[in-house]
Amino acid sequence: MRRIAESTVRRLSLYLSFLEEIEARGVPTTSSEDLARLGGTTSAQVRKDLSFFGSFGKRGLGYSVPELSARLRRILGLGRQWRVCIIGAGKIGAALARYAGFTERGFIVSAVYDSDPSKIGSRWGNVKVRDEASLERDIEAGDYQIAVLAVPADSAQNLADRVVRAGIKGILNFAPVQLTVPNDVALRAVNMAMELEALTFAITNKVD
Amino acid sequence: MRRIAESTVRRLSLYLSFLEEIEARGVPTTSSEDLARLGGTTSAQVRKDLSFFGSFGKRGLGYSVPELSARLRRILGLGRQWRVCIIGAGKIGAALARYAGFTERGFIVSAVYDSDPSKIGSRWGNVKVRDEASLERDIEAGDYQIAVLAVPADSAQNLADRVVRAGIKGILNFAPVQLTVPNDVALRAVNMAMELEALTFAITNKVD
DNA sequence: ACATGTGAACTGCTTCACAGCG
DNA sequence: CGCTGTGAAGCAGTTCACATGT
Repeated sequence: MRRIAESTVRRLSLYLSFLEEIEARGVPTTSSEDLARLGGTTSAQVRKDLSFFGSFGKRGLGYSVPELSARLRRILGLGRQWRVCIIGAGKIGAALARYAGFTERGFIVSAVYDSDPSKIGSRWGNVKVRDEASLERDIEAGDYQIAVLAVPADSAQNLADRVVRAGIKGILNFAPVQLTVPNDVALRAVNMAMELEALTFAITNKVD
Repeated sequence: MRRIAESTVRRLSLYLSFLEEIEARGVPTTSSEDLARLGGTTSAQVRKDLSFFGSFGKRGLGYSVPELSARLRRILGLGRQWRVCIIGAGKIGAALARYAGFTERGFIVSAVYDSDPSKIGSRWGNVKVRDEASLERDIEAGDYQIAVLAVPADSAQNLADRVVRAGIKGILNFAPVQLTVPNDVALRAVNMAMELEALTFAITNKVD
């Protein structure tokens, strides 16, 4: 497949969330204009984004909401269940383990890994805290395709290396460091410091 | 000031984190080449990014680490203290309230707001849980410049409207909805669903 | 008539390549 | 000589505008 821009993928996610919202309200069809308004973009942008993957609309009519949302789910890889583990049973790991958003989107979080013996073995709702030492074994057994890294900055690269070697397919990194992974492993990062600094930059250099 | 690309600001944050790291190790100078290697970009990109704000290096020598990091801190608006409140004392709000990363970067989190009477009045470390009803009063009194929204999707826009009316300067949104704010208010969003879907898209449409 | 799908034009970010200066 | 700083070139993402199909 032709290379798709990061920004396009993010907008597809957005469109999907709007579609799910209006689908729940029973609205049968929508248009590129509607989606653009909800997503703060233009109708041409919406049509261009979709056009990379096929033509899903009817000229003169718009898009079938259930059909388009199904297509987007498939495009985004949401047609299947994804098993996720969280690494690091600290504050962020704990919040993520209990975050309902994962399940709602079909992501199954069944375990958190930590090396602290006082945490190992406990249960947080449906999620159990397991020994970090068994991480490789569990990934190799196919228990997870995605790892969420919620560990301190100085151990993040080491853990990333370990899960990559064990065959993980994607990593979502919450540690405030730039990770290096082979480019057949998908990597995304959520960096609080970066977001806050983007805010303070914008506030400080107000243009409007 | 000329408009600066989002991507440039994010890279400046990255450069700063590298500079702080090597500054702590006592390295006196660095080069665009060094910063590029650490940040996964090119030396030309680094120089171009910096050039929007002045010329901080010495030809033939590179950059003074303490000087460049000080300049970047100033550019990013980190030369002052920022007061931050967290809105929503749920799982995410709790994790954020305890997150050390804020303080390390000079962000002062002194309160979490919630409307649940059973939570109001309690203390989490240095952070107290306050009544959401007093949010406007406190913002108007100048207690916070930045609000972090950690509330359910369906109340996020309403709370954003309230803090904007009270005069907040920036919002970091963790709720999975697209917020609308006047464009003199800085807005950033962290959307877990979007990050996960970017991962599953990449895994599903593996190109390499 | 109406909204999609898409080449073409445009805008803006990135990369190149070299002049400038320590 | 080495590395920065920067116009110019190249490339990627967005917007335009209209032909196309219902």
